[in-house]
Amino acid sequence: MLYLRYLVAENAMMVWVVDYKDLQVFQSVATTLHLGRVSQQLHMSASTLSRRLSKIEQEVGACLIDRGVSPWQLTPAGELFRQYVEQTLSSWQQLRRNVSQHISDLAGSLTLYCSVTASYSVLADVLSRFREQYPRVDLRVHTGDAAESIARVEAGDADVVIAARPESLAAHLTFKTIAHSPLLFIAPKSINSVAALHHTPIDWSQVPMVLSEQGLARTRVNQWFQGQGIEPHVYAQVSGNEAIVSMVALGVGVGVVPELVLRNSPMANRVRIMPIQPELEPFAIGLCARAERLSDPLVHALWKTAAL
Amino acid sequence: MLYLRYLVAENAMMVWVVDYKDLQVFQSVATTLHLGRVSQQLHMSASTLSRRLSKIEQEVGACLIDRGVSPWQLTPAGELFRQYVEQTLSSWQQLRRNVSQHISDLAGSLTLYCSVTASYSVLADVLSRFREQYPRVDLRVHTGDAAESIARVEAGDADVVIAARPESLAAHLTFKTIAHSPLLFIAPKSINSVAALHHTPIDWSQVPMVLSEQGLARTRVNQWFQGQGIEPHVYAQVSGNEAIVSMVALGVGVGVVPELVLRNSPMANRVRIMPIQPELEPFAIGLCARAERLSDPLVHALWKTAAL
DNA sequence: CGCAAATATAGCATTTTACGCAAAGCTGAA
DNA sequence: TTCAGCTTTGCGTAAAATGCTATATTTGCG
Repeated sequence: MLYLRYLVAENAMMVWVVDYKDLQVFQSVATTLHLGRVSQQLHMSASTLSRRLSKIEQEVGACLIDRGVSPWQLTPAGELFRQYVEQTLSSWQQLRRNVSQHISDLAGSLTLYCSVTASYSVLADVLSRFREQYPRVDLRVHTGDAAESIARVEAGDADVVIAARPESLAAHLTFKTIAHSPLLFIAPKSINSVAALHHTPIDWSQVPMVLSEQGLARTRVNQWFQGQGIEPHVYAQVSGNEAIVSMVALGVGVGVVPELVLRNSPMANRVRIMPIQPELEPFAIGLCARAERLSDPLVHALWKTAAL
Repeated sequence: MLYLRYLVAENAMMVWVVDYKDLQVFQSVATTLHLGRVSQQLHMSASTLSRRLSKIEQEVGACLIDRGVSPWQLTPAGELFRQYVEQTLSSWQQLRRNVSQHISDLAGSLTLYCSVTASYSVLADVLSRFREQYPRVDLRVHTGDAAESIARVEAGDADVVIAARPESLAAHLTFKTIAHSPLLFIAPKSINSVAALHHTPIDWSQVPMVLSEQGLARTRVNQWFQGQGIEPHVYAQVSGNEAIVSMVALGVGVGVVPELVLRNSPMANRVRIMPIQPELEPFAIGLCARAERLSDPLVHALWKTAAL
């Protein structure tokens, strides 16, 4: 006769990898008691389902389903687990309800100002996420010239603006970057329209440039030309990045615009991006507000939401 | 002014991938409120931990931790979630206790009979697993000749036997395969000791064979020789596979034994395995019991345990 | 104001895990 | 005993998680 002396640690194989999906799976199985049907119902192959059940049983530490009979039957442990799953899942949903309830308690109104440039790419993201979590906050969004944005926050016309980060930021303002957009040189699609581009290397003094009248983009371009030791031939100075794309498309000359402006421009397919080295320093797009406004729960909430 | 019309489905991004590990992680973080310390404590890199927290927040649908202060602080939603986690984890452990309680309630005694051959490989597996789940069951294991095993179940001397599956199984017996072991031809290490093996192809009529007196192994060997149209030269008939290995090791002739007997034989390094084609049909090792005994909860439990 | 420490994120290589398909194994019924 | 349907397993591939490193932020503290 053989005497046993196997000692098995209680939680030896526990890895705590059961997730809520597993619980849902088990719930379906416990209801349907038929692997094939459940696998169809849950759009997963029978093998996946089978393995998932095994994993669960291993984690729970007991055989949960008596597969020896048809239809399947829950073992006593399985029945216990079924009840547990029911309770746990409902408790999880309950939590989510509570949380979203809690969250959506925030109410009030928030005024945003957004440069047209910025509105193209970032606005939708920021707003949809915020809207999801705080449906009861009344959002008012104004769009306008980028140059105005900082003034708007300072004046208090807007709680938050979405704009490119200015070269220098006043001390009482806070900025949160949420995206970057490179500054691109663009030329007409038909290179013939700007004869000077035919030379290699390009003789920039002969290239008619279409640039922003002022603002960050212009600053960056000036810095770039200066760094190259070049005196550009500025053909036209425009207010508003959108117009630059149009003018370039018409063959007037070469322009510089943020990538996201170009991406959203109806003229985008009528210009081409020039591979320029070194690249211009990209724009940082983000949120800007007066520092003291961050204590406002709504502003704070928006700030956090955008962070994700 | 821009009016919003974003409709965000309530559970849009839910993928239900939060597992218990995540809950543990959050619990640690909620207690320690310090990423670095927790990452050490839990043996994971800071980046992993950070990502994991983000995932959790996304699943819960709210920002749970205010990272803007030091030390961190739970948001209201975070506090809610912390309580939830506490409750859920304890409930999970409770379930496991209940289940193992439930499981280990099974008590009584079970008598196993096990052929020496089978005991080498399978017994430990089967028993340790069973022992883990049903610690209160008193297991009595007898070992003995394989040929006797079927008789033992039929007589009721053993509730279950572990043995090779016989060629034909009486109707009132059930068998559950849990392992396979190939049947191997073995020859002495020094080939010189059996001169007939020097020819190619082997002239089997000249090779002295050491075979089981009877039993499954013998049947298989007979079938094999018959299939080859060969009349073997049976030099010795032995009872018990173990003895065959010894005799072959001594240079008496060529034998046939299950792989697992060979693996566990102290003589294993004094014989060599012959690459024989076609291979003999392997043994099926498993559990055997009288069909009606399966209704006994203990037997049933053993049956299920062995299945995993 | 800026510096130092802590935290977050991106990119990458590597390991782990999950999945589906096909093949093998098992169960129940003819 | 054999057959058909249901399950499980083997295996190659796809997806996800993780650690590391580098970099950008952010907080706390002079």
